[in-house]
Amino acid sequence: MKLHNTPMPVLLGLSHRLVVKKFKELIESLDLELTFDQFMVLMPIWKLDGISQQQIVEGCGKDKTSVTRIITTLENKNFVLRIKDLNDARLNHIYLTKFGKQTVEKVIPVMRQTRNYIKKDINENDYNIARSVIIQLIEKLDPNNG
Amino acid sequence: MKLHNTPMPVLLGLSHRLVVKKFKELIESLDLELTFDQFMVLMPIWKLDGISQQQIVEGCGKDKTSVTRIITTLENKNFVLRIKDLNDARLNHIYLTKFGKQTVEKVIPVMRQTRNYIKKDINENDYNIARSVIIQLIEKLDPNNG
DNA sequence: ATTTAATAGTTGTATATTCAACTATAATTT
DNA sequence: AAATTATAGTTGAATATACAACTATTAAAT
Repeated sequence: MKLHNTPMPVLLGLSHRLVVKKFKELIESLDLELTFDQFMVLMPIWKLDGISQQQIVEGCGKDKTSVTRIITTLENKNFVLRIKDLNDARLNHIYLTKFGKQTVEKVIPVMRQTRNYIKKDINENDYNIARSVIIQLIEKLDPNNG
Repeated sequence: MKLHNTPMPVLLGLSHRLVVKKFKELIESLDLELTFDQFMVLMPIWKLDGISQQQIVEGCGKDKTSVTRIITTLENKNFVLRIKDLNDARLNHIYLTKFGKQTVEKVIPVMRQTRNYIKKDINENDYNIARSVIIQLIEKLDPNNG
């Protein structure tokens, strides 16, 4: 595949797919019953226990529909608890179970390694420029970030 | 969402999703019965009529399973024909129908506009650096491109 | 105070993605 | 020539995504 002529949307899709695949391999090598997307949802919960689903949406870059469904999956797998807010009945609070916490904390060092592996061999300045360009794209295209 | 602290995989996923969404809006404003992903598969066929599925895989950055299924959808919608090679019975050749060709050619100028819209306001040199970094990521992570 | 608008989350439907296992065929090896 | 390996494509099952329509609740407006 001649990448240098490839349109940006294809490049973004391809790179995302490959990065996910790499993380996936590593997560699966740990023999946890966890997909990459499920982990992406667990992260914001791990950072802020009792977080709302809306906040998770903002933290993981997924659609609220996806978040709803992935949390249901995580609940069934006993990684998290979903508890209604007492004052505002619209809100759910999502808590990690002990098992969920243990699982996330097994994955985190591997994620860090992978990120270092990905960055290695790429000029740091260029890498940062790439990040900033992607952020500009996002801000331009997303009404909530623009 | 604080994007500057967001890990690269999340940024790639988010940007891809938003770019796709933008294209989608435009494609749908043309009132064609076509999704973005279907269009991504049509493009390599439009560029090389009679292309094989494997070549489409290389041209659109999707998995062969996805390509198989999207082509089936495109066949049902009468956009393409799937014809077995006479000499090598493993191969399919995919041809655009007249209707498929007309449809692609309605979308192409809109795609070009959108790409210009996305690039506008972003420093051209930075944009090219971002492209090259993403390509480096892909080459590093994909055994077939590395 | 009552209507209206906004927010949080869920559900249905259609589509797309991934993995693994599979069929069929062609090319290579010994 | 027969066995092995590689290639092209398909299928099943599980997961994820997108959109629209929906419920329920809270906040804002008149």
